[in-house]
Amino acid sequence: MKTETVPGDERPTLKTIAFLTGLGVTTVSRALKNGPEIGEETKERVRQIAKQVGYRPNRAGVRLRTGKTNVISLILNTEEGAMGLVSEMVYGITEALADTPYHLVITPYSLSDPMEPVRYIIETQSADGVIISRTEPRDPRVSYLLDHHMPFATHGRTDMGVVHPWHDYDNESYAYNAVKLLAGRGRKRIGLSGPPPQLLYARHTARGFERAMRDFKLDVFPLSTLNLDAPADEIRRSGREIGLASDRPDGIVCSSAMSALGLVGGLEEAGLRIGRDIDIVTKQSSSFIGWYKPEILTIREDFRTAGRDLAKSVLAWIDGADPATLQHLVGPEGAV
Amino acid sequence: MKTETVPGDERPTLKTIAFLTGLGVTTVSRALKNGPEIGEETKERVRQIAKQVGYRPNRAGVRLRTGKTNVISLILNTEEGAMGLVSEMVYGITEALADTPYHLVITPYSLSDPMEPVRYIIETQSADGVIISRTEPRDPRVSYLLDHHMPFATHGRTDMGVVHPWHDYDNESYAYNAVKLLAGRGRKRIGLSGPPPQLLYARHTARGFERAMRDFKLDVFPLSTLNLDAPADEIRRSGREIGLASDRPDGIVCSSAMSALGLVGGLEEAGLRIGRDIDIVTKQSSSFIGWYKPEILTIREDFRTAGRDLAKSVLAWIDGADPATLQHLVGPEGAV
DNA sequence: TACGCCATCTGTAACGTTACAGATTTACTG
DNA sequence: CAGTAAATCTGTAACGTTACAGATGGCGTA
Repeated sequence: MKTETVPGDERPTLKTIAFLTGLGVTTVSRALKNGPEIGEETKERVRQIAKQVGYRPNRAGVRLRTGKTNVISLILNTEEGAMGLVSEMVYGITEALADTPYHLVITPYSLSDPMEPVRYIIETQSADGVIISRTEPRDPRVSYLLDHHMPFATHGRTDMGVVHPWHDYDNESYAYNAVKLLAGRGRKRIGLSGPPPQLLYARHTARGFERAMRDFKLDVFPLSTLNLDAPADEIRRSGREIGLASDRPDGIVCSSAMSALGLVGGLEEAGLRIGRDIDIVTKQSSSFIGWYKPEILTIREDFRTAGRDLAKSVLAWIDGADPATLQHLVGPEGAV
Repeated sequence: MKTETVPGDERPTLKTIAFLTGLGVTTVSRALKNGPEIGEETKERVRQIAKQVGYRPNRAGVRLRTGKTNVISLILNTEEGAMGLVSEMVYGITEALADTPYHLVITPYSLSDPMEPVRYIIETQSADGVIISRTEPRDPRVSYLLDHHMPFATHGRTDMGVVHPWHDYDNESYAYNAVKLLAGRGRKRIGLSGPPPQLLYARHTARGFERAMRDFKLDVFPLSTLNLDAPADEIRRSGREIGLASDRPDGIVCSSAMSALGLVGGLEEAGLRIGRDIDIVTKQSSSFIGWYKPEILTIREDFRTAGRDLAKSVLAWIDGADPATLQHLVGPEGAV
């Protein structure tokens, strides 16, 4: 015996509510999205019943009919060993999506074909918005997404004369503050271990560093070949050499916790004591550096906020906001 | 002018292929899933055209019709500061899903309501399979998913007399090998800084530790109050105290890189030199410990493999495999 | 009274897919 | 040569939703 017209304990649909209220399916649909042509009284009744039966719109139905996926794609390179950075960003994104109908889908790619995921997303129309994590100064993914009118936001700025939402850590301000911190502790001779020079924020970092060095009238210890993408043992070796040099610095500004750890290892090997003979400042996203060596000075970089911010920007763009208004430069909130 | 029957440059559907081949839509559908009632020649022709026009099945269509979502949900607690662990697992999962139609969706939850995501997934039928990351010995999510016949896999075993796929690091073997490593370096008096005692793998770790201590006839240095969930500064302070104790150990086995770093910080503060006065062994998932202090001994724990493994198990269960065969205990592959 | 207009509601069709129940052709059996 | 089975193909309907083009009724106006 099949009860044809009386819905049982299956997942409720618009039909279920239509049946229970005696209204048409269309009316229920319009009522739930608060359409103007439905009576206020009816709307209320529909909402009541909908809540009662625990109605949740069927994503596949909506997506098939409207093309809206309610998906935000985070594009990740799975080859980089990005440590806590990625999880913090993911957490931030999920926070921003929490009270929305959006789901977060992780879309991986390998360095051999960085365009693959964006192409896939455009071709299969599998997302309403995209977040790009390792943005290049001239990023072909950015042009591609722009060409195909897909809302997105990038972590890090681009340098291609094109407008789009982004979130960037204010590395100029970081470097300035880092130097200032060292100056405040009486340090005179400072080195900078920055990002690889081809990345855009290497320029920002250098600018902040140089400005502060002038402002505080300090000596630059040249350290140019050393960037945070160098192999671990090389960084460590550099640290050792620096520590043994006759004109060694008494302060170093690092652009990543990894390179700071490597340097510290080398410096200690050379017999220096951090905090006494030399001070190291670095960015800190998770809290592990503090766990290990409170002597290392840190300035906060918050990837969770970055994620939240990026997600919000994408949603805003989807909702029609002007992308030019969705660009955020977030500085260090202060030394920790 | 609308060209009604001649599909243009829109995304190709089954209809497009049907039009191009002169076949019926149904036939094309059956042909592409290699159904038995379609001629070999026809199948080949359909496949040709499908590839030519770049056909990709519409997920919403499939999902609406069949209920298959092609989604695997990873359930993550966004409150824990899980460092590299999470990203590595995510990467592993995406590797396993790479050549499948499955997408990875991140579903967050807060400690205030751990059941929320699984309830949501069941109620909205929004995934074909689930991966649970921080498994409790008696995990209500496990029972719930079992009750609702949702395939899943857990990272870490449960202790509730119930069969399901899981992946677990062999902490007993880890602890045994860690002690063995210390014994091989001539260490005599060893302490264990394990996981919080209520977690299941604390028991495994302790078992391996004790067995090895007996086998190699070593002295246990009691360190029981110290577990890896203790606050950072407490761990560090303990390290200092341990270093200053008259009966101090000459070896410590740690269950996490975090606690190892904290301990090392404290021990060095107390004037000890790692690798000379005392040896520390810890698990290592990412490579950052090696970057900082090669003196710390490490045994590998591979979260990427864990993720790959978990995803594969879920897919296998979805495809009808016996969950009892999808349980993997993965040991350390050797000291690094 | 007739007309039109507004407010409110309804049915049909379509998004792309697949299950199902045929339809057609071919080949083989008796 | 009829009859049937096998092989191959097809159309219809449905999944849950929403856009669109009506339908219905009440009410004010001419």
